Amino acid sequence: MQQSPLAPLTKKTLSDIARESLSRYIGQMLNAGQTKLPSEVELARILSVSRTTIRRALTDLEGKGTIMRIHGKGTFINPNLNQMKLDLYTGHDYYQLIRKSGFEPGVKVLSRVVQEASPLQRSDLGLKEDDQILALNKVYYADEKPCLLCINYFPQTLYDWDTLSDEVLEAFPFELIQEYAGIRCVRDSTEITTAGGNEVMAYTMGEDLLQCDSLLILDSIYYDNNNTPVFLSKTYFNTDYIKFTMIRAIEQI
Amino acid sequence: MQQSPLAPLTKKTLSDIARESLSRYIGQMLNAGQTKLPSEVELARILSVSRTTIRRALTDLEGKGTIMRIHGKGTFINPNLNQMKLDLYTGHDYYQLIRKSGFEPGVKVLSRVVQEASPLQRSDLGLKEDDQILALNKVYYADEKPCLLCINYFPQTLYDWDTLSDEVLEAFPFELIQEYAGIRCVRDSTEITTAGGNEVMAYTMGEDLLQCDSLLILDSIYYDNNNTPVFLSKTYFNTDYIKFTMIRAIEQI
DNA sequence: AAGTGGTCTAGACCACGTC
DNA sequence: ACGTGGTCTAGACCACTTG
Repeated sequence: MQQSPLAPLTKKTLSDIARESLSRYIGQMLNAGQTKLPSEVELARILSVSRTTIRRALTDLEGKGTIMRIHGKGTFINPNLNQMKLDLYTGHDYYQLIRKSGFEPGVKVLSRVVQEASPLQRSDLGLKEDDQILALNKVYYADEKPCLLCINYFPQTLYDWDTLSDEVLEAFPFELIQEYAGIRCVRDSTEITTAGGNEVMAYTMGEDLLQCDSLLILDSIYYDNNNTPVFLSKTYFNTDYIKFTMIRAIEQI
Repeated sequence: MQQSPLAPLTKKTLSDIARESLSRYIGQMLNAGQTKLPSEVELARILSVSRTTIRRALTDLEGKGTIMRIHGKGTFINPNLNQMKLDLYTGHDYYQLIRKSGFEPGVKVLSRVVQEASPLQRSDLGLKEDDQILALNKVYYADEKPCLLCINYFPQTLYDWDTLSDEVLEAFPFELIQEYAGIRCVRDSTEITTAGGNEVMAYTMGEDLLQCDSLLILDSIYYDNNNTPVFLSKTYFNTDYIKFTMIRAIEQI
């Protein structure tokens, strides 16, 4: 069932390459104390691509909060860039999240339990009654202090999870799913709620791992490219360590 | 100082119109039990626009979670559309937010206080020492139960706020700022954190208005089109009433 | 092979800001 | 008047899915 461990099939578009090139350029500009980027036509000429491609790259960077475009004036580096640490939209990779927040990341598998799927989980995953799921509890550390708790719910039928060691299960769930079940997840649907700090104790054998009075919760359903639900995840963030930031355009009426 | 109350300057692009038309069409499809949209070239032909314009409209709808596109197969209505109530990216209008959550919205001004700006507020707003701000506390109701608390911080110099009644101040801060200060805000920078339920009591005269053990906090800085900070807002959400949802694409490595 | 969405191009025109 | 970003077009080719 295992796929080839080779080649995660990197396939970059021209605008991806342009975006990365622009990112590097912006880093140099910051060091040089500059704030205004060349015009779009100028960038297109320099990089030898069409203006459309440049605009796509710039739109991506704008969405990430790296730059700001002002109609009639130009494109500028976001002056608050240093404060813009994490955006929700690329918040899947907890290791990067913790590192970008300025801490040294770590992870440990707390427990793995095969259990009956709840009615809501059955509905989310399209399971039948009596179907079982593997609940995988992981805690992530920032500078060796627990900062987030993540629970993944995999359908038991996806793979024979017992054969995998804790070390393997510490990887990202996407990678596990792709590597061992041969399924590639391409999107998720995530709900944002909160909870009191004591809610996670049930998952940590009564131990108050995340010592804070409130938690940010992201509840996600992950889908493959056929829009079939693959697995669930529920993550509790201590927002003392992990602060998400975003740039929002205000819709004019 | 007051601007003309006429004409909020609606200016729709072709893709905006196409998006709205598609939205209505999708509503009809849902009633008819259909899930697959016509192809992009077909839609472009029907609406007499270029495929680029259609794709822009579809990309907007995809970002809002209305539709899902599958390469090689087609464009489909998101089967979970009914559950996708609120997205963070259009979360400025609390009245709509509450209504979309299935409640009847209401609002009340709790208090308005002129006070010294804190060092952080001065930094965010580019104020000088000793500059004062107006702190405007508002509570929003869902079916007459308090569900969110919003505090706006306006620089005192923007307008003579004392001349405005509580009823006027119940409007959206953008509208206030545009109407009375003649400034149009075009974007914000927002940080997401959480707090225990008792944190808001300081703003509500000791009364526990939002009765819950944890709160979602959005801290925003609003900017005009010159990227100048205009005002701040801090909003506490009771996530029992207001649940945000989002669709995220997973970056392939 | 046919149909679908994804990317890219070259060029046009518009709207906004500055001089 | 000029430079900038914003929108739109028509057409080409590519990548994925299905028959």
